[in-house]
Amino acid sequence: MRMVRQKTQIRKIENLASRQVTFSKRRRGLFKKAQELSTLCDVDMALIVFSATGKLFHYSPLSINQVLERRKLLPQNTGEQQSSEEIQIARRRSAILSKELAERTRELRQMKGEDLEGLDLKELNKLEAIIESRLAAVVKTKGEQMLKEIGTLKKKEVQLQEENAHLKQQLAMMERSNGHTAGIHDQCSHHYSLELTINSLGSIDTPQNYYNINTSDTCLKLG
Amino acid sequence: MRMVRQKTQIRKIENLASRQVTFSKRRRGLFKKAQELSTLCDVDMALIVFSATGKLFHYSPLSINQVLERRKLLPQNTGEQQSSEEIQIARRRSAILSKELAERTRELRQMKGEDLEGLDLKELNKLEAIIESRLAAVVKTKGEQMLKEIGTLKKKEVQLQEENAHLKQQLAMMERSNGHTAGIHDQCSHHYSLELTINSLGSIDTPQNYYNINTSDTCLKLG
DNA sequence: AACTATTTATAAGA
DNA sequence: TTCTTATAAATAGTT
Repeated sequence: MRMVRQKTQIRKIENLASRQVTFSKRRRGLFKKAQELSTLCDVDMALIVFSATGKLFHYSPLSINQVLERRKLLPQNTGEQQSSEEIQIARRRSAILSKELAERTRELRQMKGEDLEGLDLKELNKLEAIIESRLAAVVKTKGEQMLKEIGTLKKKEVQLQEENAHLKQQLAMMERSNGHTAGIHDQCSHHYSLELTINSLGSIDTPQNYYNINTSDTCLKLG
Repeated sequence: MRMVRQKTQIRKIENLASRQVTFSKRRRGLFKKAQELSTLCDVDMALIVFSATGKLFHYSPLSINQVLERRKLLPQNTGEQQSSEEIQIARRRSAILSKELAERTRELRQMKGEDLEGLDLKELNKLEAIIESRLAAVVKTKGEQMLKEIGTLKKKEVQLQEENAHLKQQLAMMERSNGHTAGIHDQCSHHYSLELTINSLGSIDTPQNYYNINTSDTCLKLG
């Protein structure tokens, strides 16, 4: 009683009994509508419905009327023969049409070789996604490794810088202490102006910089 | 406004305009109902409607051939009824085949002509190629830049290490000479103006790292 | 084509 | 199944 009828979802009714009931009801409604349309608008149509059990339901005012009309016009004595002939003609026509249809269908399949790729496209998309993710992972890993290496190198630079600073300090101290003992043996007197400018990732060292370093290095050589 | 709608009489609508309007409305309704029945009850069917102007409307969840095939398999009636039935079936089959043929022909035209899907696919392929090449270029360029950076840093490292080695050598020499000659022989007098400016590679160096480097500098201490 | 007053179809319950 | 009934859906007449 209190059943608030649901707004029907148009999808397969899973419950067999309900489906059968609905089929029965709606089938009748459909045929009624078909008949009404045929009558009201004076149009021909054909409606064929197969039940799940294989039972056939059909409505077709066109052929019946036509047949009846033709039968009236046909000679009575050759009725059976005429019918057979008509059947033969119709079948022949059907055969021709079927042949044409098969040809068109084959052509279409050939044409849609790309469309079959449409199905493959889904596979390709999946594949593409996988490859892309792998590529991304590779690129990311590669980048990370390179960044790591750059970081290590930078640390080494800092370390070497510190070492150099310490060494410089030591040399300065020794030079100072030696200054007291009269620089008799001045085998080497160097004035270094080592300027190292190491720029970050953003600005890459120019060849000039590299050359300067080499030049400085040469000057450092004691001999 | 006040239209009290009449209970429709199911007979041919004489007024052409009204009949056409009703045909349009009811045809849509009928096809909707047919589709709903097919979906809800999981049944196969075929619905064909011929308009007065000869236009053909068709709905069939199964392929036409399947429906017809089923129809063929149905037990035949006997005698006169059989003939009529057969003619009816053959004609309907012809009509359906004609419809299918028309559809296939139209499809073929689309496929051969400027079918949107075909063009879209090509366009997409072009676009994909462009994007891919751009991505590849970006990745390649990025990698090249990083490799270049790494190369530069390695060179700098070598330079610094060499520098370091030279400094160590000098210190060792000075220490030796100081030990032997009691600081009299000052073979080398160095004035270093070592200015190292290391701009961080992206501020990777942590204070900890920097401190550790300073600490590990102990091994350099001469005394 | 869009809008309603109605009719019609039908889901659920009996 | 069939009937009943509440409600959803279709649609005739009109704009």
